[in-house]
Amino acid sequence: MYQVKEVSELSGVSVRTLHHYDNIGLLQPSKVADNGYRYYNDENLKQLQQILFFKELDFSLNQIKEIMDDPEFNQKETLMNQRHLLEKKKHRLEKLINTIDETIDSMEEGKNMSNKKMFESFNMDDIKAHQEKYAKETEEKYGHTDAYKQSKERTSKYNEQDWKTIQEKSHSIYTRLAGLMDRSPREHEVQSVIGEWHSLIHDNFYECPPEMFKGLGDLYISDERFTKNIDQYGEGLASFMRDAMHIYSEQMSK
Amino acid sequence: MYQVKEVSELSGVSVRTLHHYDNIGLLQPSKVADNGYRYYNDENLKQLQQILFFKELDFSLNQIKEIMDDPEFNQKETLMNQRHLLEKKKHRLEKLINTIDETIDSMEEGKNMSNKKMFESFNMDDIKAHQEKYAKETEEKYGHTDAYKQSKERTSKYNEQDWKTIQEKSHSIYTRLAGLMDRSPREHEVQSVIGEWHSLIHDNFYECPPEMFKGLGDLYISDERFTKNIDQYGEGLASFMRDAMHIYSEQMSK
DNA sequence: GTTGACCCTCACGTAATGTCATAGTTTACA
DNA sequence: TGTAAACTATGACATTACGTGAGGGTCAAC
Repeated sequence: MYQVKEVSELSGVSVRTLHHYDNIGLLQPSKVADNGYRYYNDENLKQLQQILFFKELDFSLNQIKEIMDDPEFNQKETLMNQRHLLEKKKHRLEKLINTIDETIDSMEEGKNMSNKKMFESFNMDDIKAHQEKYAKETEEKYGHTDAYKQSKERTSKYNEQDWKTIQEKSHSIYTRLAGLMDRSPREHEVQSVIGEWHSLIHDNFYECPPEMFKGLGDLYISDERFTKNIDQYGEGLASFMRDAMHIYSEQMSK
Repeated sequence: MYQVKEVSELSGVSVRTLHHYDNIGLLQPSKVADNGYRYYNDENLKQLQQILFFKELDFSLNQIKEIMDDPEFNQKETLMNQRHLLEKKKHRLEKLINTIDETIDSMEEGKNMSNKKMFESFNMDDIKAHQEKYAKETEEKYGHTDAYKQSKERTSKYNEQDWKTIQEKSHSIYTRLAGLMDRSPREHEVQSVIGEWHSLIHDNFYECPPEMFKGLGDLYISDERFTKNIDQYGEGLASFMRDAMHIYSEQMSK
């Protein structure tokens, strides 16, 4: 039997915290005396250890409660989810580290970093790359000799401001899509953003019929370079976009 | 000049957050129009980037404010430090992910182990099986809805080491009982080991009142699976144990 | 001139405690 | 037996970093 302060000292959590855990039903002392004193036993200590373990993994108290109330069914799934979240966090960190490196590099070269590079580490280059790559591929396949030429003609006229605008737009699209990844790619909200994406390409680069748009989607996973860049907005975004673009193309063709 | 939403999309922070940073004086827009609209410039974006770095490193907004207000603040050096801290944080995350993986692994091992009908682990199995079977049966009979849940809750928390310990203990008990089969089940020496058996179940699985303990004994001969497993320690042990457990329960109830 | 997509300011809500204030309890010791 | 030290309790407001939503202006476009 331990009093609050003993438990507090044994475990390192504050008395207030123990009160709190009691109140929310997360960790209730094995006995409460008539005077209201809380008394904890060894079982309670083990539970507290568990709680602290999950806390270390960034679970919220609510989640922990659910896990401990229903251990058998949800624990594994919850752990997998948590793992996923931590992975995401890790990727964000890696991105940040990269950006810092780039910042330092550019400081050493005396270059100013452009805004785009500050918040994301890729620019229009990959859209350009896509044009080139895809245009060349489709040239043979569909005889669309024009797409590449068309896009080159158009993009060559763009100034920095134009690029910036386009870039901002696409950034916005990627970001919003990343936020929609828990939905079905078929959902209207997703399809609407994909529509924006299609318009952006259509308006700024080349005429992009359904077939071609679908092919672009495929490229997002068949070409690692695209996948990597797109997934910086959220792991799995490339694949999500491909699915959504496929669906969009089908709708368009009808 | 960027409006709040643009900055929000570029940086990934919410508009509300930008408002907040403005209010606390952490990031004030370079211009505020007559209509109250906030307008940010490139300098602001850089500041925001810095803020986000420090946030990633778990600094409080107050601390960040102090750092950025400090004229001594050396950009490059700070960035190097930040990089370093980020690496550390990344390692911490990797460790957490590992811990989760290990936990999941051990959960899966536990499952596999219980699927294996190996001699070593059989006793865990029959205890578990008994819990399930008996708990369900007694649920209606005695209203003991808790036993099953209780044991599940408890056993789900056991790690490999715990299981091993329990296994070793029960192995010892079975072996000693097998050696006592030439005595009367009523004898003190036998009853004492049966007492250990009861404690083991009581301590590690669920509260086990006499009635229930007696039921467990019955199961040892009514369910062939149990009989077979137990009799591996010595032919007739199952029946011997049942007798001894009956006697033990009667003694307990007095 | 009316959408629609922005923008603003309150102001209350949330999570996981911290931090009093006020007061009852237990224990040790003079 | 009295009192002080060291516990205990509840209650309630404070804190951090925003989220959320109400209620209402602003602006460009069709």
